[in-house]
Parts: sequence; C-alpha cells; structure tokens
Amino acid sequence: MVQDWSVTRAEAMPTPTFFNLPREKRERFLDAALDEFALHDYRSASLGRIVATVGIAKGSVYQYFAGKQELYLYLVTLAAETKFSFIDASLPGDVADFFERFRLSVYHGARFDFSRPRLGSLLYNATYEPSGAATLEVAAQLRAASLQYLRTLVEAGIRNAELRDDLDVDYVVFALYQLTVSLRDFLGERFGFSFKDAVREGSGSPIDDAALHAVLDQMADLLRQGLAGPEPGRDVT
Amino acid sequence: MVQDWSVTRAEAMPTPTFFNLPREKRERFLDAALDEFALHDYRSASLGRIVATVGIAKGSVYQYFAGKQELYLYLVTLAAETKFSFIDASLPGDVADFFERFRLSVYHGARFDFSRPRLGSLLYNATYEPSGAATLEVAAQLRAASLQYLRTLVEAGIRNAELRDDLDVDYVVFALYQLTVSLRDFLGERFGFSFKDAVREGSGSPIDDAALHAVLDQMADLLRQGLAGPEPGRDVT
DNA sequence: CTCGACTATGACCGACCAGTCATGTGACCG
DNA sequence: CGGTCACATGACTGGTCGGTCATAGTCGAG
Repeated sequence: MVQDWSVTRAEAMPTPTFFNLPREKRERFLDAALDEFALHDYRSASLGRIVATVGIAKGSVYQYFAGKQELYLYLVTLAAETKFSFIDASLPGDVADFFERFRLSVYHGARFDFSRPRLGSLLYNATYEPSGAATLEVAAQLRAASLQYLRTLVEAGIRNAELRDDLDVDYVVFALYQLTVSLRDFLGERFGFSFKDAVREGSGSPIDDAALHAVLDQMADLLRQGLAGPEPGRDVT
Repeated sequence: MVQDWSVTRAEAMPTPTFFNLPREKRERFLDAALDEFALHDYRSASLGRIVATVGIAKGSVYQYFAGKQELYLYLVTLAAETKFSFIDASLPGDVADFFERFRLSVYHGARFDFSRPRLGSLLYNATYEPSGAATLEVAAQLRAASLQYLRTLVEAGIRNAELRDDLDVDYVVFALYQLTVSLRDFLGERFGFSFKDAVREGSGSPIDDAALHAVLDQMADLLRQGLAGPEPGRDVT
C-alpha cells in the first residue's frame, strides 16, 4: 500500500443527510466543491460560489457538512484516497529497483494529475496550504503520508545497496518529495498544459506518454548519476 | 550580478509623500508592512492590521501608495533587491566550479533568510503566490530572475564540461530552482527554527554554520554524484 | 387526514475587507 | 493676519465572507 489514510478517514464525515441525497445531486455538489477548492486555496474558496454553481441554497451546505473546514477535510481525504489507490493499483508489485519504483510512482501520479485535474489540483493546493490555522491538520497528514512512503523507499534502497549508505536520509527524502510535488509545474509548462483550464473545463486530457517518460528519464537520471560530467575523475568508483 | 531587477524598479513607486516622511516613521511603516506580508499571503494580508501596528490611520496608506497592490510590489522589489545584492556581495568572483558556485549562492541565500527573516519570508511567500490575479506580475518576475540566474550557471557548467552535456537544461534548471527555494523548509525543520516566530519577534538569529554546511554538502553531493551506490558498476567512468 | 421526521430555503447576522473623502491640522510664506 | 500646501484622520461605502435560523415544503406511516 502506498499510503495509509485510516487516521483521517474516521473523523469529520459528512452528515447522513448528505448520503441520503440522490446520487446525481450528491455528485453535482461534490463536483462543484472539488472545482472550487481546486481553483482556489482554502481561504479564497467560497461556499457562495459552490451553491451558486450547484443551484442550491446556502443553508443546504450545512445540512451536509458541519462547515467549510469539514467539507474541505472530506474533499482532501477523498482526493488523497483516490489518487493513492490509483497509484497503488497501477504499480506492479514486483519492481524491486529503487529508481524504477520511484519513477513509476511519479509516473502514475502524473498520469492521475492529467486525467483527473480536479482531484490533482486540489491535492496540489493542499500541499502548499500555509501551515497555520484550519488547514494545518489535513495538509500536515498529506505531507506526512507522502514523506513516509518515500522514506520507506529510500531506506529499502539503502539496505539493498542500490543507494549509497552515506546519505542524509532526511534530506534525500525531502528532496525527492519536493521534486515529486513540483514536477506538475514543470510538466504543465513543458506541455503547455494549464491545469486551471483543465479544471474549469472539467475534462481530463490524455498525456503524451513518450514526452512524459522523457522527463521522468531525466529526473531518474539526475537522481541516479547526478549532474557531473565524466571528466576530472571525481571520487566515483 | 546575480539578478537584474531594473524592469520592476521603474514602476509602481511610493508617492513623494512617503519619502518625505521622517525616517523613523517611514521605517516603522515599512517594518510593519513587511511583517504583515511575511506572515500572510497577499490576499490574507490586511492593511487594517498594518495601520493598527504602526498606529496611523487607514487613509494614510493611500497617501503613500496607490493601493495594496502597489505596496506589495514595492515591498517585494525591495526585498528582492536586498537579498540578491547581499548574495552578490558575498559571492567571491573567482569561483569557477559549478557546484561550488551553486553551493555558495544557496549558502548565502540561506544565511540571508535566517538573518533577515522578514525579507526572506516575504520573498518565499511571493514565490508561492498563486499565479493568478494581482500578484502575477511580480511573482513571475521573481521566479524568472531566479531561473535565469540558474540557467546561466548550468549553461556555463555544461560548456566547461563540469556537467554532462546530455542534460535537459530546462529540467535541471527547474529542479535546482525547486531545491533552492524549498531548502528553507528543510532547514527550518532540521534546526527547529520557526521562520514565522522569527518574523513575529522581529529578530534574525545567527545560524549554525557547520550544520548548514553539512546540509549543503548533502545537496551538492546529490547533485554531483547522484544517489546510486557504487555496486553494480553503473555507466560511470 | 394528521402527525412527525427529514430536508430545503434564503433573509439575515456579524466580521472583515480595500478603498474613499470631507474635514481638520499645522507649517511656511507673503 | 490670510492663504496655500502637505499631510493626517477615521467615519463611511459597498462588497464578500462563513454561518444561523425561522419557515416551509415533502413524504411516508398511522
């Protein structure tokens, strides 16, 4: 399993009323809410815009959720579960090699972001929520889960001697995390793909697989060999 | 020179009135404003809080600046100029080696962030401003300037054969940028240093130079050699 | 038909926001 | 003294926000 969300899953659920809703209405509401939080950060997101989009009354939101914070928490949890289980299901279980495993995780993560821009953007925003106030707990858990996954990978890699054993694990994990999260921005630029537009249009779009692999090759390459040229016989064996 | 800010510098200046202010008052205002934007993102920052801190009337802000946006632009420009010229002045001119030059740039940047937390945090926030609406232009320029600097470094490194020549320059520059910007978070965690608190207390604090160098060594090491262990005789010379 | 449980509603509240402007103050000059 | 200019002020406007609540509709059970 890629990440464990059991902690979050238990708390801050929607009300029973929400689940009693006709499927179609519930989904329209969820879509609109995901849109809103994918397009704006927590503070800027507006319940007013959501209800206007769905065409329901302001008060209805409070029939479904205790408040903005609970709604947000639910959405983030939902998105995280969806993305992580997508990656999990796409990962073959028998890839032992560290770099390949890392590469594949990032690859499927990227595919998810392009095919489900609403969910991807929501999680991306959550990652960068200022770590203060209401957002803190969810964002911190999201971050912690990702870091934990990477740490497991790195530690296994060191045990297998695929990775050097003189690494500062904390730093390496941190660096991998940053490169993973921010890759989205690079891909957006390189492919001329606007995630915001994709969210607004509500449609995912397929991704140029070859080009994506090329970028991931660069990333894996950088991580494996570093940037240095072969010239002055550095301390490599 | 590390970065060029001439474009921005020309526009969106404070009014003459602002410069006519007694030195002490002007500085109290600037300090309070920097505090506010260092602690909150653009949208959340409140002119009301600033004037309350300084002890002046709301209307006075509009005697000094055309509005919130212009104030912000001025502050970011000011902070960027200060930081970049600090780094520039601290960099010896004769360091040719790519990794060392990069390392030193990051090193002095980090020293700046710890000693001038207000300015450092403001720039950090600006970096992560959502690229839409009012903020767009300044944030984009800030980002562009940093990327340009890194690109120059990388291209020189490739010319000198310090770096491999099969690199995807765009990606490498992007990766360096992300690692540079986010290093702040890692250092904060490792050193148990809260930038927010430092801003609130208004005091910079000296930094454990040895520990900082240790982290930078890891970073430079990762970039130079990569993570791979020596074991299976990879394609390194 | 009546009752009670459930759900939808939107006017309303208090808060905070950026920005405006009429009024006032005080310094300098003729 | 009167006039002018620079500057300070804070009540006020119009807007948005999250959240509340009295009211009303709906529907199945008795």
